[in-house]
Amino acid sequence: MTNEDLKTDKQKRLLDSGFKLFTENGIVNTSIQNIVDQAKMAKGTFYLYFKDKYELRDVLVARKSKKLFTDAIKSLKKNYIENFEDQIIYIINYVIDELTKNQLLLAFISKNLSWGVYHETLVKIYDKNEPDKDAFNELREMFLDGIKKNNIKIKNPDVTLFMIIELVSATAFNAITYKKPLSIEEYKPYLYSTIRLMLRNEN
Amino acid sequence: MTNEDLKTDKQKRLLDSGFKLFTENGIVNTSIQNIVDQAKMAKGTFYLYFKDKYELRDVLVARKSKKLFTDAIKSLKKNYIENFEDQIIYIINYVIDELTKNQLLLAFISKNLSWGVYHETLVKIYDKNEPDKDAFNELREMFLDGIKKNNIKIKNPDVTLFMIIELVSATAFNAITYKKPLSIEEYKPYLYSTIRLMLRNEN
Amino acid sequence: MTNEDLKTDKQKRLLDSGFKLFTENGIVNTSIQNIVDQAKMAKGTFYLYFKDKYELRDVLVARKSKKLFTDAIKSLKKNYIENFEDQIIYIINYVIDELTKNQLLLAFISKNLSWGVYHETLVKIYDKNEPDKDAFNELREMFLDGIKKNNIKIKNPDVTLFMIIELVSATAFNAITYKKPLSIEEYKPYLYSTIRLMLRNEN
Amino acid sequence: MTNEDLKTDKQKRLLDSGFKLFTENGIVNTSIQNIVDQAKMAKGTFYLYFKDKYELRDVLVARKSKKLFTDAIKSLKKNYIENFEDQIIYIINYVIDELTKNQLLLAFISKNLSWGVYHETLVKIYDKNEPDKDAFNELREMFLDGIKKNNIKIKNPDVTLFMIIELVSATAFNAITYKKPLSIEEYKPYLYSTIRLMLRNEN
DNA sequence: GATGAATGAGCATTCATTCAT
DNA sequence: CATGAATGAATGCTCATTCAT
Repeated sequence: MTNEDLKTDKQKRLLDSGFKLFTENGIVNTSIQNIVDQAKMAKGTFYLYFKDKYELRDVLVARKSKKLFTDAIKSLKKNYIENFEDQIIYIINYVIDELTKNQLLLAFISKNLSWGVYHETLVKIYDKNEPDKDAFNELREMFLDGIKKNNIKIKNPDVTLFMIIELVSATAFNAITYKKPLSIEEYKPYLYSTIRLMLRNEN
Repeated sequence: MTNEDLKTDKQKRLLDSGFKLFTENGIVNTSIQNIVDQAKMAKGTFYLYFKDKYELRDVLVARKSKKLFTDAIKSLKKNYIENFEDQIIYIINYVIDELTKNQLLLAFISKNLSWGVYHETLVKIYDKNEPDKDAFNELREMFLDGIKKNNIKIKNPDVTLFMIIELVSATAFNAITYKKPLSIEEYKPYLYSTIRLMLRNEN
Repeated sequence: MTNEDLKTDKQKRLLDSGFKLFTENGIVNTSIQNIVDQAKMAKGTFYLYFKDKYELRDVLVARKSKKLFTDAIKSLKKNYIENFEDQIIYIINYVIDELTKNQLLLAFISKNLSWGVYHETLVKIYDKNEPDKDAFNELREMFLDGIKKNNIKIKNPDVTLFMIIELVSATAFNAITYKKPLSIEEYKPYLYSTIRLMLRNEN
Repeated sequence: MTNEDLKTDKQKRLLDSGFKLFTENGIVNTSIQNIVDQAKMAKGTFYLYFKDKYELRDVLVARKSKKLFTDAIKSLKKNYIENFEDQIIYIINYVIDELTKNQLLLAFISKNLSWGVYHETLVKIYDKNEPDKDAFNELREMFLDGIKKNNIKIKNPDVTLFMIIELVSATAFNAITYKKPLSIEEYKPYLYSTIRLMLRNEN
């Protein structure tokens, strides 16, 4: 086993332990000691890989959400959906379904992504000077591409994408987690109908 | 001064001190000691009025957001706006402007309301079994009333209101705080256009 | 027992424990935990009285050295020594004898007073704008007074006092602790002879 | 390059790095990691050359102070000063000037030499059973030689030298660093006058 | 009710040292 | 010789909570 493998192994174990504990008990209630105990290594080792537990969280959020979008796009490509609106709905539906299946992941991402890292990350999407930095970028490329190819008239596609993402994030969390105002399955038709509307709004 | 007054006075001082310190330094960085120092009373006294600082926060969030909506509706009533859509936009615009003026309040409410108390609170709006409990209820009454009186065809008004509120909360925070994807003033036309669309969507 | 007494009691116990542990094991090897264990109280209590162990040390150095000089002057006054030079020698001899008897105190004061607090303290002696601040001041008053009354011609008495104090501190520590170059008793004649010389040097 | 050279090279780099970091940040605030980073080598390598950072410090203090005295004596020899007292003053003045120019060195030597290694080192000067061990010895030889050749009547030259060295160390540090009671230049006349007095004191 | 001294569990972080490679 | 990943003991400090007055 090479040094490089060892390093990756430890880091991976820390990420896994962190994710398990963060989702189960929350970040505030998870100590470095908990994490290294779970990962079966010494406390000091943690600091060889992460500055503190918040850096671990940030890496985790970035990886988990990147995977979510990557998987969604991968799945889309397998399904040869022609219509642009349908493609967008497909992606959103895929992500919603994944998060419904894994509600600990949903809680983790929602809590930490949205009001912490998320805005820093998301903000970069709209910042044209920092392209290709994260998971959302591929989505954005796809979105802009689709609009162009389909000759869709939207004044500011970035703003539309922004509104769609935020609307989905905020409302899906409520619907999945609290089934309020409706269960996610009941809510989907309203959401998708609204999104189609937004995609047709030339502003 | 009666004992009752004293109790109210102390409680008020704790709320004021808590709000000042929470907005300035964040909740995590505010200790009970900080709060009672600011409120000029003894540490033990805190526990006569609140279980812990999170209970203080919850009361604060409820009061501050209630005030925001109450003020908005009060202001609306002074302005005799006839059109229903315009009324909704007026309220949203009022709240956005208030939060733009007071960004510490915005950060406080966003951070604590949305992903903590907020969902518990908001959820109650859509829970018809718990009416008249909070600030959002008056808004909801007004909303449902307007739809009825104006003979607007919306399949599930609660869902529409839910989507509007969530969309505004999530996107306005970004726009005000980070000016991403646009500054709040640049963003407003897109937002209001989308809301009008949603109000016309019969689903 | 009043609150004031209680407070003094805890503080006193911390001072006593700190002195015992500092002299026995050194400051670096003494932890807050050690101190509170010795003082039989909780760790947090330490922080009610001192910022950290260095503040405890500073208070200790100030108190111990103040006591040394105060005792010396008190003893001098009981002995009605007429001659000024003899008075100075008496004081120095008193302090040297005390430190010889209590070498832990000597080590503690030498190590911490000289290269830490000491210079801040000592420096104030020579700073006429900050009088009456510490233990050395009474000595200085006495010294200046004696020079005046005895019509001794010294160009800058503060400089002379400074040199005497530093010479005594530095050399007595060596002589007492290491008996190098001579034991303190063998060394005393040389030291006192030199001091008498300095007191007669008009510069 | 032989292995021996390599060893010397690494050791030299460690000494240089240690000196830089000790003087800039203090010993307590300098970690082994800092030292090897600065020296551009691996952590484990440190332990091939030094037991710990205190051994590194001791070597450093010995080398730096040896150099100071060696340079002073070398400079003296170039200047053909006849008079013995003048020679002594010349040396002291040389050292004071060097330390005034390089106050980081002064602080480092004062802090570590005087109240740690120094006394162990200095003590050896007066210990006739351990001659030729360090930098002070050449000085001592010169001192004893001068006294003999000039037929100076001093009862115990080692004691006189001891007092002079200690007086200079202690007071010059204060004068240079804090300008108390006087700046070093103002203080010099008093100091040198006193030293001349001591050299004439037959005891 | 009001006080604030006392508590002590709890945690992040550092760092000297080891040792397999 | 040289490396540097891994270790885990050690410790300063915070702070919510209690309770005797």
